[in-house]
Amino acid sequence: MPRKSAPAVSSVNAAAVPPDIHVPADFGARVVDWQRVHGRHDLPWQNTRDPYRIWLSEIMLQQTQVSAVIDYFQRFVAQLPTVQALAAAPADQVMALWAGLGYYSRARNLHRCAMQVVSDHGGRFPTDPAVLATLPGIGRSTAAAIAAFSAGVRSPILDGNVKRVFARFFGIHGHPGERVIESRMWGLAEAALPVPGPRQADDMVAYTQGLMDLGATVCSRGKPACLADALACPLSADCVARRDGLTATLPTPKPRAAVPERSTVMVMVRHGRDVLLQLRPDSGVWGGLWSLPEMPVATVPFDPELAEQEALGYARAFGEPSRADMAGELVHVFTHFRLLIRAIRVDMAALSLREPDSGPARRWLSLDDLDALGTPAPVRKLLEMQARGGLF
DNA sequence: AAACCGGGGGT
DNA sequence: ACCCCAGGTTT
Repeated sequence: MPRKSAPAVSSVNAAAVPPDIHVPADFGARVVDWQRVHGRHDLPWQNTRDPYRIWLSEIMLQQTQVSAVIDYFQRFVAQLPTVQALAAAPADQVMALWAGLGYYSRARNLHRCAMQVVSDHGGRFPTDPAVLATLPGIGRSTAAAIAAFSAGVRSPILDGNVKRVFARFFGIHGHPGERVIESRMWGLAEAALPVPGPRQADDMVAYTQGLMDLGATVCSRGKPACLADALACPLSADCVARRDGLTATLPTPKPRAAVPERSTVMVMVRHGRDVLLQLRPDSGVWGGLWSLPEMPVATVPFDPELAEQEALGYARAFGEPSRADMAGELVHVFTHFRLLIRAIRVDMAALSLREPDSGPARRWLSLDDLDALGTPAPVRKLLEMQARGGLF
């Protein structure tokens, strides 16, 4: 008896399941069985094979939780019960029905999609996920959901809930938004589908809904139900995150955007115990505080010699400098960037009678009287170090 | 205030 | 083909 050949794996996006990841043969069956007992069965878009209602609910659910969608869904299908009615409706009516749901570009796509289904597909939704995904507002995951619910097509979904379930169950580290992680998950999603059987269509409905329900109600972001009761989840027995205590760390959160690093060169013009400060503009960082003068110096690559020369040049506006030396470096961390401060100390042999009267307000401050002025924390630190006479 | 989210759109 | 955004809500 010739065996049926294995179903062709779609070559596009076919990510092999890494050899170290094992997909239990009964993964799908466990989800299916769990859904039939513990999943949701009475949502207004369930218990139908009407692709119009299924599609509409999937689009609404892309952005809003079930509880908020229900009323909108009911109103929408009451007024526009078919894809033909929607396609023929004026945009104003569609937007009015959507008003309050947010993400209005999706409402516009919804309308366009309806018109396209009517004009290009004879008013009947395709059942092939690849074809569905060509329609406006329908991506790969939504296409699979529509195909599964409306026609029992065996095709994997991968929404945020499923990504969380997979990251935890298979112990996948790395942010799911990353290309490699996401494509690995699509591979797993394919591999984890229920094995084809006599009840494939029904199984796919239960499986697809089951993954959604599991992610939404049991394998939640904050407190997965398995922590209190392992039996709450049909996957808990061999869930990697549960086994290793990683439910709090998986899925890996989006990496904090690398804080940009800026650098600046500050000059400490010293005359005896006095140091020259200047007033910062009211707006911007450290607005209205007295700070050290900063020099517009090329800092990449940083050349200490050059910076010292420039510091000397700067100081000549105030008298006769005797020497300039690197005094140290200091990193100050803001919320939105790191500032590398390089400080150059310039000692004045003599001050000129008249200082420049243009530029920001300036004054001398004694290192023994640092409390007299408000200075930015890192500048204060630099000054305190000077006061103690030390380097850094 | 920061993460999250499926798809679209820009490069 | 890849990266990033828009536009909301949730934590």
